[in-house]
Amino acid sequence: MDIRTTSTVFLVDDDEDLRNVVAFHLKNAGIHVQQYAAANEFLTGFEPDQPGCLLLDIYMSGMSGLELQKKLNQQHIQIPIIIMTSQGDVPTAVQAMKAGAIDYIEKPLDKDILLERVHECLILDSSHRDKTARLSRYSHCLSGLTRREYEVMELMVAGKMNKVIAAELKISQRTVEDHRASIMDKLKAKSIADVVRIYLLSQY
Amino acid sequence: MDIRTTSTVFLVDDDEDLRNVVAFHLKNAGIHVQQYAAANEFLTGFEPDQPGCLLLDIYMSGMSGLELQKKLNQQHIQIPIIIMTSQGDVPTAVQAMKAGAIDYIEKPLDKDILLERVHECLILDSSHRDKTARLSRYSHCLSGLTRREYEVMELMVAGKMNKVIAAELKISQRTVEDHRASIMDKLKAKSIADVVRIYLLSQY
DNA sequence: CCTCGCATCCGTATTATCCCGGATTTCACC
DNA sequence: GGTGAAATCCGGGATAATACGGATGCGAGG
Repeated sequence: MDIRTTSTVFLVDDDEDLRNVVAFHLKNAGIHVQQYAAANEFLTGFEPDQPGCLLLDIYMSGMSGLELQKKLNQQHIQIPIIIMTSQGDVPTAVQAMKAGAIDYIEKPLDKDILLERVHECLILDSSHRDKTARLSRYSHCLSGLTRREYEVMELMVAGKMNKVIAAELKISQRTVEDHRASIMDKLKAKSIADVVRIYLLSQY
Repeated sequence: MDIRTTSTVFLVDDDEDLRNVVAFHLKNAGIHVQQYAAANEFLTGFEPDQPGCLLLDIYMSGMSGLELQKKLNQQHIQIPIIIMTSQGDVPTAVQAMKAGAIDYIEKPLDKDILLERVHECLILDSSHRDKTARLSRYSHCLSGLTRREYEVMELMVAGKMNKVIAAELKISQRTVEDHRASIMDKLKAKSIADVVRIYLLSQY
């Protein structure tokens, strides 16, 4: 699957001319582009499930690029960000990088460098999404467990024997075995090893 | 344990006056300091097991701060780095941050900010060392296993039963049980769950 | 009101694992 | 050429886990 057909570059800049130039180049390279004239516009219109990356001007009227970055961080939206800037000053650049920006490039933008960096970001986002998708599949299974089953699983993962679990939860060993069976069933696990793996991976 | 007594700030700058001023402030705050006039001097004299952080001037005669950073990355030395600079230019700052610098501060240095950032870095290094120490304790145990035991462990962790493992390795089930026992012994694991956990954590 | 899912319990039978103690081959190191 | 560790094998008995089949109380929702 070509990453260009599944991903979108979100271009946020209040300079319409620059947006058009950048969008032109990206589209020429076969990359989908969505434009926003302001940070706010992006925040409300953006769909976090859409893979892609963010090309963000740092100096904008209204919300600045740094503020937008901060809001995205607060909402745990992990889209890769490339900051664009005209008037480069070091503290701002450092702040943006510390806030997790992948790159920080100065205008005037070099078309080839931009394309290269965008491509890197799209790949990064894609592999990041793969990882989180795997994790969320596990946690989805885990959330299908009842409270009791979850308790039993925690003790199982801690390596305790059924009889010990029974004693600790003050239920019969036979009941523990029942829970264990339905845990394995729901998690589609074929062994205790699988359960431990799923449990550990879901805890990052 | 006070982090200031166990950690050292490595101060690398070819400006002796600045070194003295910075070292004075750090020592006043109770922090150990080791000075180096050049990147090379640091590279040869530095002991990676010593906890601490690196205060690094970026423009130096001989090896530059960026080059030193690169060498440390190549050697997988993960000490936190604060870059200091007089003539700030954005691309260099961005490059340093992308290479993993924790911070990038411009001269003239503000004493209080410097102390705060240094403190953050020392804490970061300390917690990082804790994590890697835990990991290496596990992988140390793992490296104590014989080839055969390691093979058996991999199959155990994959959730296979002893009889299946025996069939796959073409050895008797009883032998698998022996190996299993010595694996548990060497890893100080009390259950299969423990083994899986150690195995997974050692694989990051 | 009745159903359905959850949590609880039970016996029995089979299978797997763990622990006891002992034994052989091979290979490397002294 | 002996010593020792690794890898292999064995039997038997205790303990634990799994599977089959069935049962009760309880609370939420149609």
